[in-house]
Amino acid sequence: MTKRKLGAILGVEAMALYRHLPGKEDLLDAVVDALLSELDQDERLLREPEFGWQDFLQRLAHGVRAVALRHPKAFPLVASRPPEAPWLRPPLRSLTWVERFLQALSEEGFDDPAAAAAYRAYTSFLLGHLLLEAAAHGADITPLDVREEPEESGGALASFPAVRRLAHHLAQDHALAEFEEALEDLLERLRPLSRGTSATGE
Amino acid sequence: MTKRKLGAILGVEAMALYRHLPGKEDLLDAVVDALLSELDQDERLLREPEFGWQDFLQRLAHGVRAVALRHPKAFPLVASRPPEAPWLRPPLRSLTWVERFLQALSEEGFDDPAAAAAYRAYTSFLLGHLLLEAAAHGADITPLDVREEPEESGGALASFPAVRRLAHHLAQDHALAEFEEALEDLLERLRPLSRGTSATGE
DNA sequence: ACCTGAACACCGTTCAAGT
DNA sequence: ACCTGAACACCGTTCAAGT
Repeated sequence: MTKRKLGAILGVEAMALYRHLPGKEDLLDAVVDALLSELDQDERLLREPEFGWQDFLQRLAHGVRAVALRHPKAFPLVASRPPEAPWLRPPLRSLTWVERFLQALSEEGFDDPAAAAAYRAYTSFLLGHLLLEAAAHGADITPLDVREEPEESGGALASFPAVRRLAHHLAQDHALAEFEEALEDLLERLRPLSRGTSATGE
Repeated sequence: MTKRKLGAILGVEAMALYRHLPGKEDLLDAVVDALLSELDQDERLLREPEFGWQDFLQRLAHGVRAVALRHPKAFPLVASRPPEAPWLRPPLRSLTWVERFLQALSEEGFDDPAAAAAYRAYTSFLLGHLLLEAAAHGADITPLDVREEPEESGGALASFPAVRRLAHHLAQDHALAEFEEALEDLLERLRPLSRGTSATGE
């Protein structure tokens, strides 16, 4: 559902879009760029000076999370669109932000291999958490609902007693607290890298 | 590129596929099921008895990673296909494996909220790491190559000095070591949950 | 400079017809 | 039971033509 429908939404006859964008791929890439650009207007990342790399990574993480939650349907594009280079990792896949990330860490004691390793660990963390949180918010469907068959014996979950018993807990949303705990833990894991002792053997 | 092309590959005239599968969505779901089913034949997960929940989670993680690396092009489907229930999280999205996961943890001291929290943390970890590692292996394109313009002054990376300086390190592959380190760290983070002291306030 | 309308190639799907 | 071929609805894209 695109191009012709999008044209209809814009009140234009759809093929007029080719005057502005070369094709559909470019349109999707433009959406990704637009999402990442929202970071530039995030108050968290502009307002005050930064207090060390941990403060920077924390604010950046919450900024990216805010983008993902504002656009849960579009956010998967950030992960699925082929990046400009193989070493640009979603969701931090714009050269602008990778530059800021690496420079911030370099200025604070990370040597080159350590800064690169931190980038990889940080992107892995963000992608896993935000993709799943966005999916939870953007889901249109809710089959296999827990509230079915409350005390029946035969059902879809009949042969999965643990799942059935924990279904209520599994459906619960502690996304923010868990995001912050995992982030805290990641920062702690990166701490040794901030004093030039690169863990890699190169 | 599907249905008609797939038919051609199978030597059949393509519309014959409707005798076997209701539609394209079901075909993609079947691919996802096939990938997850490979876990059932993983030696790591069958051979010997398990030594505690950490051993189990470690072997399961490496099993899922092996699937992702065997099928880097197909693995993103595991993340993008809508799951059967909103609380089933990629990549551990089959009821069978969620059941095994929850039962293994429940048997070893995790109370119900703790087991559910561990499932969420574990899936976030796996998804982030494996999606990015699979993307690195399945990439068909490699534009913006680093080896271009080795000492030119104007170029795509001219305004990104840190990226340019670290490009070599960013392109380097320490996937296995970083996967194991992050996994080790996650297990350490889950350890307090294994003694019934649920961290959530419910 | 910007939009329209018809046309083309391609896809997923349906269905009457074959064997 | 399984496959084929034509057909339909829909999509991305192109292009000659409008204003």
